[in-house]
Amino acid sequence: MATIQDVAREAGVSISTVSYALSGKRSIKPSTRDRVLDAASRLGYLPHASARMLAANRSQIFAVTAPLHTDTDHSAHMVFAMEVTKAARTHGYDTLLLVDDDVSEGMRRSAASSLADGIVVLDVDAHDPRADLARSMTYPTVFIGIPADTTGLVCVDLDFEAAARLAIDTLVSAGRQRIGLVSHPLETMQRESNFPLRFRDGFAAHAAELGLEAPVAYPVEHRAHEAVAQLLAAQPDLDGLVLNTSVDVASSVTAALAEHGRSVPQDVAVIAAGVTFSTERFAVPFDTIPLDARASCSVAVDILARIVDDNLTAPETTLIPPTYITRGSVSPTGAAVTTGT
Amino acid sequence: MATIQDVAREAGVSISTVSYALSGKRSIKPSTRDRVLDAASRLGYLPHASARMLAANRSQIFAVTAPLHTDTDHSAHMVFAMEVTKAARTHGYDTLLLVDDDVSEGMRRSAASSLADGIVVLDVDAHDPRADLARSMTYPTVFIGIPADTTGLVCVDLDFEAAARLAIDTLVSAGRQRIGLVSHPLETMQRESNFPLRFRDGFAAHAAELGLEAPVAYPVEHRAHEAVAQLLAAQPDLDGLVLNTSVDVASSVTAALAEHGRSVPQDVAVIAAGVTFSTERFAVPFDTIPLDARASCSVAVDILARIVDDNLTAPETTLIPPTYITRGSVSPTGAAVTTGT
DNA sequence: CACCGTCGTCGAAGCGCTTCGAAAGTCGCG
DNA sequence: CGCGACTTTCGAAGCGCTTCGACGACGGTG
Repeated sequence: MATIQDVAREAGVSISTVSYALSGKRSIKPSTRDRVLDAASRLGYLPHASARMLAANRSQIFAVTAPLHTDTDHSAHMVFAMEVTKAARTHGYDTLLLVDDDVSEGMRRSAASSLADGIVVLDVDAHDPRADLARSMTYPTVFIGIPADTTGLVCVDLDFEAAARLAIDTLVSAGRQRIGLVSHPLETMQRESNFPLRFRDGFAAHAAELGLEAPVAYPVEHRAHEAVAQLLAAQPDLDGLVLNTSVDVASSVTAALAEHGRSVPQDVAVIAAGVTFSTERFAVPFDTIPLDARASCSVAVDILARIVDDNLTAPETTLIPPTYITRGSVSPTGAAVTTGT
Repeated sequence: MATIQDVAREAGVSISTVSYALSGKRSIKPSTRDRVLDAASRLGYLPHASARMLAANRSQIFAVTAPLHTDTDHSAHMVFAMEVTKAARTHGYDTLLLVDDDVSEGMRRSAASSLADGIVVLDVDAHDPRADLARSMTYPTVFIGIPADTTGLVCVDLDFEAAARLAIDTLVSAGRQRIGLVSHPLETMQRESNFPLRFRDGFAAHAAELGLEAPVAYPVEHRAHEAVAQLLAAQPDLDGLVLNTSVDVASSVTAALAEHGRSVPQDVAVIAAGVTFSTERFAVPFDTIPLDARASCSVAVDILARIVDDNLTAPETTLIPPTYITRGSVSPTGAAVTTGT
């Protein structure tokens, strides 16, 4: 591999001139700069990563901690990891993947050894141990997801409360007042994975505000059948259904409703809210308030890059406003996208 | 952060003694070593990653290239990336995630800048551009998956041909001679994603060897219905079914068969082969010849670590023998695991 | 004409570690 | 008692880069 030495020799200048010509941190006569650039590309020069890291005290690497719980949706997980990686690249950073039991130890290790310049935390639980860890480390860290105690942390996430409100308001505007929620399995709720809780609580709160009785069902083993039956038992005239649940459950909701003689959207209007999957290929494509991985990740990484590069401090919590995608499961119209608050 | 200097001072020895005490590359008097180890842990010392990289000319990082195609199974993808990461950790390596358009450029970049010590290539197509790239780079690289031309490459994968044979032989032993295959969508086959092709070809070849007529169906839009109908049209007495397909299709095969009045395993015995998902939660759990991500990744990473650490050369292709898991969809018995060839 | 500010470039220090060669100390044997 | 062989530790070079301070050349000003 060519070193900066080789480039300097080839261009007939000193090492420092090459460095400045390439980094642009001092002005270099245009003609010299061109000679250097030429030489560099002729030699296929790329700075040695570790040498640069050592001298600049920057690794240009972000660590991503992504634990795998048994009830983790791997597919959503991957999308988030990918989106973080892509966003990081636009800022000149690569991403290191930290998994599993490696997660807390990995966070500590990559910080203590200056392996990473910052950390992105995915799949955050309400009482995530990584929250305390981040507080104690004072290392640039951004959470995608919101733990119970956000003191001293920087968090980014979809505004699930607003998403729940938007879902309810949309149904109400469509004349649906008897609304139910299919949530996540109790297993997930008990782990206090943060967003299912926030969505459900936001849902319950807004329903109460509007004076609506709004039952909630927690599916078992990813089956929609019993969940739908429960809701119908609690609310026999059910005419609006909000889904904040797994793809398995959502995809069989239409069938489950059909078993009870209800069709979508005529009898029951359905909105999938705060979900990562697409409903496009469903038998009846559902209106969606997506949990947009790209948006969250790009905002989170922007913030992290700003903290590291410009060492600014960031606001504690950034909520991303929900977006509404119409696919005809509330009122049968063409697809459209609008933004809520 | 504490440096090796601090540890040396604290332990009252020289820097090099600390280095040797920690690395074990030269013998150090036990009492001194203990003093050093004490000092290090007292100071919470962890070597500065970039300094170590620069001096040792090793980054202890593997790059993982994982492109996302539109028909990519994100879930399987994630599992592979995670398993590579876990396996890498057991060898003291971290993993850098390379995605998307970044993939070829990322491979080149992480090699040319010595960012990574080696590269793991995931989701390999038959005519994957990364194969040529790897050949031209002469950088330690292992493919998980097998491209059409493996000359000069190191590849690891499940032995799909053997898996297909094992599936057929198992069905035949169970007295099923009228066998069909549900494969992947034509979209995937046309991209020449390597393993669906290898499985199908292995299936067809072994069926021909046994003198069996064995139709193949390619599902559309992840629906089992038409695929099953096609097979029944081609083979009205279908009594054995091999699934090398997506989880969406596989999970609705039982229902699709039921529509034609066939039950599993009484009328049709079913084996899911070369798949990453678990069939445990299916209505009828299928016998499985799994594409074991952990096995492939761990073998691949072992090889890569051996190439990098001990600079050995590796055999071109390592095929992982298939494993058979009984769940009662061929003959109704308890679960069991056996190994084929 | 002496002086000063600017521009463009260079030399050298230093980032924190690994590793080579050698020094100092210890022991046993002739 | 002296010498070689071994053990244990140290010093210093060097990995490839960034960055600070400084120097020479140049042109404008008093």
